[in-house]
Amino acid sequence: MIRITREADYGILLMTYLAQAESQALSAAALAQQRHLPLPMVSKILKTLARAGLLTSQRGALGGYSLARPPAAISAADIIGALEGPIAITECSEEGHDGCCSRQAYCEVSGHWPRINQAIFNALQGISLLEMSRPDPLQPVQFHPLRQTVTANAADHPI
Amino acid sequence: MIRITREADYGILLMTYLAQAESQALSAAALAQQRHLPLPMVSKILKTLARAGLLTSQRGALGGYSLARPPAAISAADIIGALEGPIAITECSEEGHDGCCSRQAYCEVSGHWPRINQAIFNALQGISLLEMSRPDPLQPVQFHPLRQTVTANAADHPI
DNA sequence: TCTATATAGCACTAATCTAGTACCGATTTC
DNA sequence: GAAATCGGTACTAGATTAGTGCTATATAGA
Ligand code: FES
Ligand code: FES
Repeated sequence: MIRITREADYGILLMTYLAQAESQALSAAALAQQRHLPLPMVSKILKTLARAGLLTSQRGALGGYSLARPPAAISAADIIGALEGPIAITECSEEGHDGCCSRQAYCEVSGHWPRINQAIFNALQGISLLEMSRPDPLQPVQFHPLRQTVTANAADHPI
Repeated sequence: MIRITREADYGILLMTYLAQAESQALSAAALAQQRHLPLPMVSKILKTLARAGLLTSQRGALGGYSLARPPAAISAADIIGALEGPIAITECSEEGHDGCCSRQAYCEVSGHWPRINQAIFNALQGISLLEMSRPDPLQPVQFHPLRQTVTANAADHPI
């Protein structure tokens, strides 16, 4: 169902909390307690985010993590990308397989995968941590169709 | 890395092929051979797509599958949704858990997940099978940044 | 200096999910 | 009636994810 891993899920929960405490450094233990998440996971995730440059860490007593950039300058794509690697929706569009996939000779879609990835990346890039950390969104769970193809029926896809 | 399953991947490859043969019915075996994919998988995928109403099937000798709607009226979201269920990026935003997830009481992101899902859904909805089945896209593998947050660096995300 | 606190990094296990296969029944053409 | 082809379900092996554990390193304060 096009899902992100739980690590990335937790990552966003943690980042939103840090966005609210803006400059104050919070320890992994404190964050785990606030968000009611398992401490080892929280610890692992924060380490990864720090290595990716999204958080700055302070070791030792009274240490902890804080955002490396203002919340408006961090996007959902940044966080997910840091925790799951580059956003590539199919094996085909990943880099590193010598640049191309084994089915390429028989495939006419190949040029379109990057477009699809790009579309998703743009969608995630357009959502900032600042927006996500606002206590309540203006637009709740309501459905809001924008661009649809001809006969597609929104009710079939209860997001 | 936000990936779709291989089933959905194959599904798109098969649908694009069917889009090119438009009205002509093709058997699972023929499609598997053309796309060089394992027949049992192809068979399974086509069954699912038919049940979802995206394909019409004809049984018996000379039978096969053909598109139920014109390619312009089928989107990437339709295909992926049919093969992987509704597009829900996290456990939290799925329906059916009595409507809400266990972390809700301690979570301030909750209202934003639907927006994120919606963004991705719109991105996929905006790509039609007609576009995907064109032999070669106008815009190849080139990078094309649209909406970016402040300091995000496109080069960090080699889609 | 010593100790408590906290991150850094790596290795490991169990549970879950995916990919792929197999089988049997139903339907249509010849 | 025989051959082709779809319909549905159940099953297995492999890959991935979720979560844990341990040790080293750095900092603050007594
Ligand atoms: S699926 Fe890889 S080239 Fe088309
Ligand atoms: S993660 Fe489920 S309510 Fe926030």
